[in-house]
Amino acid sequence: MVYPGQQPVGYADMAAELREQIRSGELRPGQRLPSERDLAETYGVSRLTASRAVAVLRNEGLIVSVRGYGYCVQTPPEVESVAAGSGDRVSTRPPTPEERAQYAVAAGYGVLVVTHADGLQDIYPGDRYEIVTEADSAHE
Amino acid sequence: MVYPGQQPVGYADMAAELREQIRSGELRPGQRLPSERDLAETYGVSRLTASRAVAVLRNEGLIVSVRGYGYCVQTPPEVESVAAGSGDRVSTRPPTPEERAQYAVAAGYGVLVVTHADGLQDIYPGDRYEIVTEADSAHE
DNA sequence: AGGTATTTGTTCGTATGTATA
DNA sequence: GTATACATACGAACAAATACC
Repeated sequence: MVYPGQQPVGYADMAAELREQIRSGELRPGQRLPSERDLAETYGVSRLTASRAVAVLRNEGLIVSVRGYGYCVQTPPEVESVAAGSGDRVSTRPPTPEERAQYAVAAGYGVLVVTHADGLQDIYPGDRYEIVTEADSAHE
Repeated sequence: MVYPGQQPVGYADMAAELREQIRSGELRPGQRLPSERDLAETYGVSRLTASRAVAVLRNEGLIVSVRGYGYCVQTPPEVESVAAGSGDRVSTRPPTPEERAQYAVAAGYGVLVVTHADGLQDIYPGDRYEIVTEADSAHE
């Protein structure tokens, strides 16, 4: 039973509030977040719960964490464009751990998979690339 | 082979082993996983650690969880194709919680964003859609 | 160079709630 | 109604990385 008027604050609620603060610009890119310990005290929860809340935002790619330092709001990277020819198919999927390490895909982001007519595939990190459809298929 | 008790097994190691079992086909789509309690006992860790391990795979979209039932390997859905015209740009990003609920995007997957020349954007769930580049831009 | 404090990362044990079988 | 199983949460402890002095 949930008591109306008083709010059971869970990690999901904490994540939602912090997410809104980032979306609204109250927390700006590069800005540091309070420590897990401070967040826990502010929201009246345990540190583990606060840790789970920020872990959600990290998995969404909104913030980054550095052990021994803390959390800060992710700064959106520059986007590179890659041309795709007529008939190419573009899809996305979560990266394998190997791909995440190889392409340094940001947390929460998938990879862009471009499948050509011959079946060959090109993989691009989804956080830094976009696919532009071109009339002529010029990919070497 | 599992070697319980030999070396410290963390949730990441557990997730890696289960991931490999899914990738190799040892665990097939639709197949049920052992319960968290059984996994914890098998690997010699606490239930919370086993829970975190399967949570990783769930976030990657490899398995799904049903409260009161358990975990089973995700069956890949049918993929629909959407045409994109010349000059359209295709990118991906993690879904907002609203988009995840609205489009029912599978865990771990992002959304496909098709930006047209006029700046308007179309959003597609990345787990069930692919973008096919066409010579003519015919989107209603 | 070294030492201490801070902060995140991980794990354990335990408890309660909720949904399914 | 009972048993099973996932979801959330707390406290405690230690490790690892960073920052500061």
